[in-house]
Amino acid sequence: MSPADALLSWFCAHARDLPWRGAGASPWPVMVSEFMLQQTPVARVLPYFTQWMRQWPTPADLAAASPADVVRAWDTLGYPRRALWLHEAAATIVDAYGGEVPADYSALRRLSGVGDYTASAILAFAFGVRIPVIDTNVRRVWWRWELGQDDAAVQPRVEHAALERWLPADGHRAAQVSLAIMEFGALICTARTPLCTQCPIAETCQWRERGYPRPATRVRPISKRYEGSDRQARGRILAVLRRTADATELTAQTVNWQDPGQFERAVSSLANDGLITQVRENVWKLPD
DNA sequence: CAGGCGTGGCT
DNA sequence: TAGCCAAGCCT
Repeated sequence: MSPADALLSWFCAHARDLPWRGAGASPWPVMVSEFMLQQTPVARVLPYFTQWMRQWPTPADLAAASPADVVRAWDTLGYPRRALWLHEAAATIVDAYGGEVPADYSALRRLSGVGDYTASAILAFAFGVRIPVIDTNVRRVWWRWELGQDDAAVQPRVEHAALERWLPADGHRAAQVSLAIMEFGALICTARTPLCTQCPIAETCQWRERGYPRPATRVRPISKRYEGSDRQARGRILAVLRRTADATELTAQTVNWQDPGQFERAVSSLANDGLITQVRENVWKLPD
């Protein structure tokens, strides 16, 4: 049995029932879910997705909303620029594609917030196009199973070609295989503590064959501390504006931020991102 | 293209 | 507990 077939039958038995999948899945819900799922766990997305689709069932509905409403609805889902990107993408879909999510890679890539992964995911999951969908899960599964290592520097084209070989000829079945690999990576072949005793493709796994080697110690401990970071400052400022309906006085003092210089940088970057709009000196609001 | 971008759960 | 990790994207 090929790894794709094995993962597919595992998926049939263990797939989570998620609202953006299955018979009810149409392009717009798929697109909304993919935006929300960027760097964000499924469990955290679920309630936001449900509420969001209830509030804005179509691209036209979302396009008609104000950025302020959109940012408030995004709440603490994280990376709030995604909310603006989705809003802008909805407007483009209405203006340029008659309100329908385009089934075309180049058109999708031109939408704000849509990169290679998201474009591929929409094509595969919403339209049944046979195209590899390569996210962090798929990449990790492939690295381990075929290359026998937990980390690798592989050219995107090589990766793409290799994973295309996993896909059956039929586009809808190929999409199911991609979903299966992603689900498998999310639930079994996880980054930190993989559940190899439950693995349906262990027999042919090169990583297992080699004794589960871990990547060499990183050259740099790149991760920065969140506490006291610019990101935390941005988050603090936006949190204040989300819960105030009108224009609000924003100073380092009013948002309880220690470093005034850092506070100013955070305000400037938020404004630069279009997440906040200045009303007058020290007074800001979410954009109309 | 390396770095910046939220938030919260888990080990 | 402090760091790792989570369906990436943009500049």
